[in-house]
Amino acid sequence: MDQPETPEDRLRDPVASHLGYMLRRASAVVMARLGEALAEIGLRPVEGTILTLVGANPGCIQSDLGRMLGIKRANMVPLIAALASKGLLEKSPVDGRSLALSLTGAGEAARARVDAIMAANEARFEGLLAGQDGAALRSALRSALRLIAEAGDGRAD
Amino acid sequence: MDQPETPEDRLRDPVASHLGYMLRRASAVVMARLGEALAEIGLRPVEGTILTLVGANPGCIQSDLGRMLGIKRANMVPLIAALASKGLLEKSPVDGRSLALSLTGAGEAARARVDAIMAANEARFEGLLAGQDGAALRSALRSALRLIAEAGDGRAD
DNA sequence: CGAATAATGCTATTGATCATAGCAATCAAC
DNA sequence: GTTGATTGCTATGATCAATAGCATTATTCG
Repeated sequence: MDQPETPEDRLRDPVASHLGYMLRRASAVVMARLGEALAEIGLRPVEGTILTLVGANPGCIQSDLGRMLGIKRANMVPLIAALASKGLLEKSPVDGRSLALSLTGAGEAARARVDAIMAANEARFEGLLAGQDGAALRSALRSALRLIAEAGDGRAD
Repeated sequence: MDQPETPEDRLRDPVASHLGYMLRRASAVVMARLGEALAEIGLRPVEGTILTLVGANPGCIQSDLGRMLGIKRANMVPLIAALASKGLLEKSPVDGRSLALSLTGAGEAARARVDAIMAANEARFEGLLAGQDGAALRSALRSALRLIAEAGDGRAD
């Protein structure tokens, strides 16, 4: 073969087996691929997630979305504004302060494409793994996140 | 109990079971905890990783480190400079252009503390999981990253 | 009812992270 | 020796998340 010999071959990497490091790298790769795919319809991963979330919870308010996604109120503003200015989201006042979010027709169409792209991305990476590893990864991550949540990552706004 | 009812109880989250999303969240939590712990000795996660890496590969050059960590050459400069100005790293020219990196005495002491902190962080999260889940998560992540690497995330500088 | 408290959306600002472009010096190869 | 690649570096811009603070409105409670 005579490959070009990357530094990874030559150097020792003691952190390569660390959980945090592996999570970070894997997350980066998967999110990068998702970003590329979503860029073709002019959306970023966060925006795709918001569309999906609003579609599943019509009438929700952006503070709730922020709490679910771990995004601060202040940072939700431009996100929602961008989606609204694209004609994908609608805000209708429910309170004097809260705005109920819902998808427009175009937003619903976009959400459908987002779901397809996300499903394809999932399938792509789950296909890379042996069926057993994919299931193991998914279930281990699920219980990890559940336990972490219970152990209180309680960060308020 | 009568808990405060978070949005997570009230709203549906269709992306919660997505691999990319779970990876991202888990990574964020683990890295945040690591960041808090390392902040107590005045280091950030990247800096701790670099110390560990240089300790395991004395004489390596920063371009190699950058390639291993997925950090661009231009962004390695201030990282290495900061560690050097703290007296933790030493640069000695090996080439006319390359600088061999090694730990100073203080750097070696810092590396030991970093290793202890990282190990404690690992243990903390692996302890949260049932022994089986922890091992499953680790091995699934390992093979996932290996396969992803083979499938070519080949990004040059 | 009226006052204190909390929640919501928003602005403005900062800092951290990352990417791009380009440059001078040096090494390696032909 | 000339060409091409590598290394460290500067400068700059884009993106993203965190903080502080504000005006408006809900809610709670005396």
